[in-house]
Amino acid sequence: MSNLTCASGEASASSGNRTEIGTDYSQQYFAPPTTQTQPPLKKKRNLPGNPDPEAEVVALSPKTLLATNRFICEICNKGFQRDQNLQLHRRGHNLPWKLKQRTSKEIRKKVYVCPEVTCVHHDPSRALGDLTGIKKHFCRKHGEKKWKCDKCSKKYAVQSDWKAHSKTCGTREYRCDCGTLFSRRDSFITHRAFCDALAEESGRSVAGTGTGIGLGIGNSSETPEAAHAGMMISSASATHDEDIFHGLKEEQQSLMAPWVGAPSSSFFSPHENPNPRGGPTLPHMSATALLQKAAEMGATMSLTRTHQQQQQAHVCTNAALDLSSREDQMTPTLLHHVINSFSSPFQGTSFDHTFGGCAPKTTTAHAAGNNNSEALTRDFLGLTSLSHNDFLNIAAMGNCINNQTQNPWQG
DNA sequence: CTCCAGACCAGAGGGCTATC
DNA sequence: GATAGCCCTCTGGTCTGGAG
Repeated sequence: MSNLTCASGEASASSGNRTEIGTDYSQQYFAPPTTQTQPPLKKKRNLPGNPDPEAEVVALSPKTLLATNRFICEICNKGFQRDQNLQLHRRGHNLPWKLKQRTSKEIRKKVYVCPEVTCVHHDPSRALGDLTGIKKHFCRKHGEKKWKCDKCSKKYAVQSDWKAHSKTCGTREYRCDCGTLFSRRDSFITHRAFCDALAEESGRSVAGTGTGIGLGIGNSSETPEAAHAGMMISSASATHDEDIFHGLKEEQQSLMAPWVGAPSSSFFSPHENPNPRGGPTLPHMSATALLQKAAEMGATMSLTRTHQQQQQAHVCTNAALDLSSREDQMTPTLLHHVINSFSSPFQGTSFDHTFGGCAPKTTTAHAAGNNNSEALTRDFLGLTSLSHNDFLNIAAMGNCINNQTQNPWQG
């Protein structure tokens, strides 16, 4: 505290002093505004290490720069952040005290030099303009770098620098062939493992009868990569929520019945389309809303399905099955066709017949009226990440669908 | 006189951004 | 990308005025 100038009796800074000082300081370099109508010019930042020659040069010790309560009471050794606080504290010890006087004319700019003699900012001509700056500088250049990035192991001495770095570290994009973007290389590699496996499964399915659910939300002529693009959206959900949302919207577009506004596709046969090209006569519900409603209805689904069906129903087919069995004839009608569109090779058969009992078991319990409807809906929409098993299950379900045309084992 | 809530004030910490 | 300047908010010690 020996070289501190804070208690030197100079003008006390009033509220907003830093702003005022900054303004005064800038006015040394800029002519005062001539008109009041001019928009305020953006104050040009002072060049680093280019201090005001009139400013008082303050040399703080390294200890002081790293200290928090640097104003210590010599009686009780209590530390204070401000000299004024210390002075007022001294009153309690019946010691002489002196509060700073508020005489604005004594306000004098301070500049701070780095105590490290080898540092360029040790020279008063290269002193830094504010206390925060010199503290950050000293900590960055001469302090211990105790903040380490867990992604790239880069170390920082200033926590804010570390936080700023952490925000951007690993933001480089890795793009999969399916179009999914990843910020982390490890995530990308993991995804590619799924993606490749899925493409292989998809290829087998396509080689069979055609489109499998989840693999071919689009029409069956799509490439394997494009065919499972929608699923890849799910796989990326943990790291790219916005992309997911965007992708989901696209998926919704593809899910949306053509008469709702989606481009024409082979999803719906004219036979099945209850409202072909007739414009949006149905209530305008998003696919999300439709599917959520489907899930809600699934919670109260009828008990007409057999126990076997319930055991074998898949997470993806759960909501869809429920849809087709709804007594509600408004939305479910649309939903029924939407869901049936997934099974375009089976147009003309009910969704129950198409998917009922064909899917492999999953870890998701499918008890009627269970509380998983929301989660199921989210999974169905790809709002939650699908596990590897989910991918394989869906892929296997595609095969199952294909096989079912030859083996309709539902009674 | 004591207690308490609000005000005052400046440092600390962090974020943003211009500059190198 | 690193560094440093600027600005903002939060925090903590103390003062102040009103109520009991």
